[in-house]
Amino acid sequence: MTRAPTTKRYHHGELRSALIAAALVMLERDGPAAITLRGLARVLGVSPMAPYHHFDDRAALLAAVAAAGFDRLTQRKIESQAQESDAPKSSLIAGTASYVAFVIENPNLFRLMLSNEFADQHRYPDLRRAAAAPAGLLISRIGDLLAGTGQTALSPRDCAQMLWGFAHGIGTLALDGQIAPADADRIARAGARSIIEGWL
Amino acid sequence: MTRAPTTKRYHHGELRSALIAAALVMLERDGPAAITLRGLARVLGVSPMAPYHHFDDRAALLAAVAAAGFDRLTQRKIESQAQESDAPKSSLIAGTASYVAFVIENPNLFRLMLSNEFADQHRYPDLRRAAAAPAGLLISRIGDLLAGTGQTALSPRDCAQMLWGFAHGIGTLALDGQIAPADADRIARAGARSIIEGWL
DNA sequence: ACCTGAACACCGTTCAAGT
DNA sequence: ACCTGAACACCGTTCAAGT
Repeated sequence: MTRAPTTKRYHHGELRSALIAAALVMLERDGPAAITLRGLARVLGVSPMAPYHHFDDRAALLAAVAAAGFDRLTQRKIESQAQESDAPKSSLIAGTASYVAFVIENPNLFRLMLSNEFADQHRYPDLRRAAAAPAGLLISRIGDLLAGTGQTALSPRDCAQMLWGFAHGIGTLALDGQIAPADADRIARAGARSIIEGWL
Repeated sequence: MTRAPTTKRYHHGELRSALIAAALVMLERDGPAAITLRGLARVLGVSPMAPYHHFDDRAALLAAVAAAGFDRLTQRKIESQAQESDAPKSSLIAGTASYVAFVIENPNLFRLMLSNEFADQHRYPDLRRAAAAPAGLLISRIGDLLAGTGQTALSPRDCAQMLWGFAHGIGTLALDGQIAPADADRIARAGARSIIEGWL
């Protein structure tokens, strides 16, 4: 059941990152409720109270895990944008589908990311920053697309929220089994196309 | 802190509904983690173990609360559809905005409804049914709209998932503070319009 | 600086028992 | 049928202490 305690020692903040890494594994395997400060300490072979030297409380650890999830998403978006030199429109459609795929591949992580009862504005600035990064990439991409068109009713930011929100929702419905995973990609692309064409 | 125990007695399933009602209050006030079988028993003035006679475990209670949330949403949709005799298109746009408003008004309830690590397909059929009801209403509404058009690429079900997913996502982003509540309504309407026009 | 150990109040869950 | 009470293993959190 519980893994044999490691004999490894942790120094200089290594324990902090080890806690986050172990929590990510636990999260995807057993759900958010399985993330436990004592349980993590057990798995890593340190005393039950050791995690408290790196996180104020359980909520702070969860916030860090969620931030790691947003970082992962940002990384993925950066990579895919680099290798695409498509037209902006089809690039945005592909990005929507890619976001939905991320959600389906990381269900529990995604749920933690968006269940941020933890991110109550003031308390976790790192999480806020990490969560805003993907939106920033999207906004600049959309700015490119809209530059040159006469569009003024909607700002790039409005458009980004519209498209991001759509991807968010399709992913969530797919997680809940309301949309079959096989249909999610098709619906995501068709919807993204309609939304984008509505801007122009 | 803890409310004074009630002297009331519960019979014939009254305790079951009292537990759900109390959980809904707790949920919106203090978040999902505050929903506790022992805590509910305390508030209702029964023994700590009494809830176990009505729910197999904590997850079953949460599933019932989530189902109550979907029922509330269905009720709201039925009422608003009854008083609207608008054109189907503007009715669908209004419905999207109304869904987003529901999310913003019931943040914790909504999060519980969609965080259904509890609804693992087989275990909570009542929750599944309740969750499917709003979609059913939407699908028939869209069927009316599409009847008569030559549209065949997307089924009413596909269209419903597209629009529902969009509302879902905009609501979620508004909860997370990524969209200002004041902007959510405008973005929801503009996006819904684009999506619907994409079908036609 | 980083980790340990004891202690406290709380929870979910099981079981045997009451009416 | 419905509720109670004792018991167990677990958690989050605080505090004093070690190196």
